[in-house]
Amino acid sequence: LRAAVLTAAAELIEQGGLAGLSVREAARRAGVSHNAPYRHFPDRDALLAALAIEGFGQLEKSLQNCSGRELGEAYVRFALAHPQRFRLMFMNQEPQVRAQASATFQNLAKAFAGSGSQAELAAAAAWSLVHGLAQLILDGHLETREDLVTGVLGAMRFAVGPQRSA
Amino acid sequence: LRAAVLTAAAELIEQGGLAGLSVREAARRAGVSHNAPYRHFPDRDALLAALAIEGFGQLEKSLQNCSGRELGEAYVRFALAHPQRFRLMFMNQEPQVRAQASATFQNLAKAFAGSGSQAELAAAAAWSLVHGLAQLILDGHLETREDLVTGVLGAMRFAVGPQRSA
DNA sequence: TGTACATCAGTGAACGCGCGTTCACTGATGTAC
DNA sequence: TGTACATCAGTGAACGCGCGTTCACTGATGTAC
Repeated sequence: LRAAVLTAAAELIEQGGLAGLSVREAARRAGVSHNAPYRHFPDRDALLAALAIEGFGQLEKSLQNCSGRELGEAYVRFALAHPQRFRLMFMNQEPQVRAQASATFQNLAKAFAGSGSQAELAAAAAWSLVHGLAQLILDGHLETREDLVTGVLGAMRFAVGPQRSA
Repeated sequence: LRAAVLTAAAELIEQGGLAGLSVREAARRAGVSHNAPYRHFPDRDALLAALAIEGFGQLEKSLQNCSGRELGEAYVRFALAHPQRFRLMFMNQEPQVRAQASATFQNLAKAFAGSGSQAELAAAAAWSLVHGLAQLILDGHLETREDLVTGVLGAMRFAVGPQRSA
């Protein structure tokens, strides 16, 4: 049932954003009484946190086996596939969620090993570029054009010293 | 009174985010009856849109007389000064607000005139970098360190061909 | 095998809440003649 | 100068709503002896 509620919540948030996600509606969609969810989540915030954490899990999975620009493409693809969830993941301030975000960043950073002492900067710049591109596209400020994405991501080069594979 | 309500709403959104902004509370803070605001804004959404539009006005003003990396610094500074408003500005989907966002982008892009046929890409990449950096910092995923900001923004170089001034 | 008990997921009624919005209104200000 | 009327910002009562959360409960499952 926990899984059913999470799934329902994930649908809800994509349809109506954060404000559109209520415990009651999630319960309804899971075909269960309006407070069955409280058996599995202490309160609404816990449900949100669970959703965010699950999201980071999925994102990390998407980033596995990618390197260089592919990493950026996978990141953007994930954001576009789950726009509201993506927003939630980064807005949520629960310590557990923050930790997940940080782990994902480490992951991303590892792929940009180059640049010696500048490694931290390079990683931060790469993350900023990719994250900003994702946000701007999913808020509708940049077009969802394949060539634009790859073009912009091409700029990731600047940050990468000696690149690993592809 | 319109101005008083807008000011109150701006305070509210910074304190409690989008969900914390209610017409009633804004009215309360403006020292006025709970539906006086309806004299000036048809509904809550209109109030939000006005807030976003005002925000873009302020952002554009902050960007005036900046070029190159200063532009990025001013952008980030604005986001950090008004985090919730910044979020609102880019999430809001009202056509008028979108148009303002687009105008701001044009502004930003003009400063990166270089790169010939790649100008569009360069501008998009610069915007992505700056926007992502702002978002990550204000969501608490990157530290608010002066040197980190300037370092990351240094990467804007990659996009800029022949730079105009500073 | 049977009986007694604990656990625990899920139920349904009920609570109080702040919200957005509508309504009929008041009172001040401006304008026509 | 005075009178009649329109405009319009702001008021206060009232509406219906869905929400989060609490409560006492039921019924199924598992465990001890």
